[in-house]
Amino acid sequence: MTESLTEEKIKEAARIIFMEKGYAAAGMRDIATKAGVNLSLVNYYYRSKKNIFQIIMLEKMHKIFGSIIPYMIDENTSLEEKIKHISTVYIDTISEDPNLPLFVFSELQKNPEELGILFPIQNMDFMQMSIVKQFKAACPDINPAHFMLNFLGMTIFPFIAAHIFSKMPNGIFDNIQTIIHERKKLIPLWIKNMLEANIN
Amino acid sequence: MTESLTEEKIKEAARIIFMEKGYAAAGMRDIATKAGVNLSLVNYYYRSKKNIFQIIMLEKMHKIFGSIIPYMIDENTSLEEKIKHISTVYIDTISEDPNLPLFVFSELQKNPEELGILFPIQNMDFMQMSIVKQFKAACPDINPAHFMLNFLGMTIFPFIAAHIFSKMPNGIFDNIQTIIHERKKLIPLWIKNMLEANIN
DNA sequence: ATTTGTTTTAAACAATTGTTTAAAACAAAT
DNA sequence: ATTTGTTTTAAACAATTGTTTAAAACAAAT
Repeated sequence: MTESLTEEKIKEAARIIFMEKGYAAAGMRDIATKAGVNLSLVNYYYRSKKNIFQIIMLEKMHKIFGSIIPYMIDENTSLEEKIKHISTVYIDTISEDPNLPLFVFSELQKNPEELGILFPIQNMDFMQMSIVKQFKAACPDINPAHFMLNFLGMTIFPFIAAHIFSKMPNGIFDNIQTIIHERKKLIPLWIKNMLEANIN
Repeated sequence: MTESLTEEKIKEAARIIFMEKGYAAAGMRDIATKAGVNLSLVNYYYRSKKNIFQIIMLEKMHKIFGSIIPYMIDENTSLEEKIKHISTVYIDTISEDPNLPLFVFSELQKNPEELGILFPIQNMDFMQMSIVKQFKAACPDINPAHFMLNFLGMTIFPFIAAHIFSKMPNGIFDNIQTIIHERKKLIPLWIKNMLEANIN
């Protein structure tokens, strides 16, 4: 049972509008217009604004969380392999949807109860993940939270700040997409140095 | 000419409501109610929603950008001193207003033209800042953008992710405020290791 | 005590919001 | 050709939005 053309056109328009304006500023008429479709059809196929938003939001949360967790819990790769693999895959993934992190963090902060239930953040037990256990073995004296914050921060923060930084003049941040892609190779090196520094 | 009590009560309510809900979801009635004041007074003192928002937004942009720039352009401190000082001061500043980064980045992304003019991001010439020149001297082969992204990412990202991470079970991120404060000492160490690694 | 300018209030405003309704158009099956 | 179920449309809906109005309350000055 495949989705009708109209249904998918509406969903795609909703993706664009919600990502651009956020939940509150997005209008049902915006979505209908972008989809090239009568206003009523948005409610016909998706019942309510809340409902279609939750569908998009769940999709986006899967994209931002679901795409790294499999690698983080993999028991058959070394810590170094994980770091190399995740930073590469993650930067490539988010590059296709660069506003994803800011969108998800922002909406989740504005409505934690309702959206938190949609995606089981509560069940993401970092402590039991292979990557954290491996880090604890390598650096027993450092709280693994710091490692995760540094690793994710170095990977994700550039996307969050890109819009603003690229507006600066005379530019360090010209071609910020190129800069971000360079980081696929650099982040593993930096993390490695950090791990070694923590041992000493 | 001091602001009347009512005027300041409205402004403080607007700060809270806008930070909590963002521009689009915040209502004039929300602000009036939180201020304990008649609805019309919000327009009486601040003309329009757009106007009072821009006043708050300008204030917040000053807080997030203005509070570090003086240290970054200071010609009389070493790179190491700058890093130590900025990470400490910045983490302390943002800890008092932990949603500040997510709010500013998010609103700025939704309305770059109008809000970008308010605060002269266009005039923030990273390339001419003392901290960047010092980094270039220390690590000529690395694009200083990476240094800035790492430094700011390690400092700011934990605030952006705190809300979500603290919801996770069985906790790496329990007491995330404590973890963030530990970083005031750790970030300078990590950055130092990175700089040394880049030289080799 | 009256005048003056300022602040506060209650009510109404026009416009916009998400949603529903009922009819029309359409396609598929008999 | 007619019936059936589905999709699309135009119009209207009740509620909510930011804003304005005009009167009332207030405070300060003469």
